[in-house]
Amino acid sequence: TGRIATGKGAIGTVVEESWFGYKPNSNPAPDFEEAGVELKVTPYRQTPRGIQAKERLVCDMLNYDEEYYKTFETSAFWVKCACMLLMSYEHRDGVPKVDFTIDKAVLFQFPDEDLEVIRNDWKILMDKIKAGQAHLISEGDTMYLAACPKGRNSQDTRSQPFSPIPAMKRAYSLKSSYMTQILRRYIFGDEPCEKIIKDPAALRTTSFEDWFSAKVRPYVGMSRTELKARLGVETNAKNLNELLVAAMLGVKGHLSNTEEFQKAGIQLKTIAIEPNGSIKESMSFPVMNFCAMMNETWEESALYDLLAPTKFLFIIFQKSKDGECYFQRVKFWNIPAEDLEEV
DNA sequence: ACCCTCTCCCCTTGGGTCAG
DNA sequence: CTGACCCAAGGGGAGAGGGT
Repeated sequence: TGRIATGKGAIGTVVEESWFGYKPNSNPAPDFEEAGVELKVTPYRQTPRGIQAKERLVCDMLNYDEEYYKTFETSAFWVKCACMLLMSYEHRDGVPKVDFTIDKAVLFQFPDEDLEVIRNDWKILMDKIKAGQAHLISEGDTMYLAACPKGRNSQDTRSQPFSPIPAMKRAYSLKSSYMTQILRRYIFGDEPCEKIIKDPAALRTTSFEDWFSAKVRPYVGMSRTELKARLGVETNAKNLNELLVAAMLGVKGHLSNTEEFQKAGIQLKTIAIEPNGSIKESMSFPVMNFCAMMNETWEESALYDLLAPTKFLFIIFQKSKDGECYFQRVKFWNIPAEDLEEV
């Protein structure tokens, strides 16, 4: 494996050739210890919308008692997965596994802009452990790097350092939405999506969500008419509110199509509040719950039971009596994991 | 032409299973 | 124990179909 460390370009070819035509499952997994390369095999699907990762990529077990005092650089995740040899194959329904062949093998290292997000994700996980909330961790907490369940069942738990409550066994994993982006961009070389954050260094001192909020803050309280003039938006499309926020960030296309939203799988919802405080647009959830959420008391609301742990971005406009619409705020939100004992 | 509703299907989540 | 694979439930979006 000495050669692995040197000839970067050749590795893919060498490994690809030696692996091509073999069953993904039947070979012992080599660990290129000396070169610091982790071998990962990951399936994808061809869908009408392009290549899609079939599963999240599980990296390494998350030991709550051992990880929290480390730095990102010494964490089990980074030590093992800083550099991965990603081998992918197409999964086709109904085709026996034996017939799947590895069609791509790429030595993958995280791009800087992704790394800043992942670093933040890692910190979010560690902060939860330090707060004695390892049992409340959910995949919705983070953007790219998540802690996915990894046990026989939810009763398969392990200890955590700052709480006597046992927490579900979990492993570091890269979300499937993020894997899809990796496959499309770095493995198959599709055109990249538009990025919201052009300068990776911007996230060194702040989180994506805080950066986003700060970027949008100067426009709070402005009317749609004023925003359209100021931002050069000329449409009256139904999704005007979304387009306005996109313009605030300097995004030309749809917010939901940007790299960050795609990779993190963030759901975008615009909300228009009527002059009387009610919400007109029909949503998947009852209106009353939105009102509760607006008052910041949503933590006790019944929404807990209803929503999957997905991250949301709410774009909130307030209508006034004269028919004008004012930008009020944006809010990132996701459901923290339920404490099972409360159910 | 537009809207509403209903259904179907795809996708993600949160697991489970199994072999080495 | 770990890595790879499998699966059910449920939400949400797309599209069909009907009403105005």
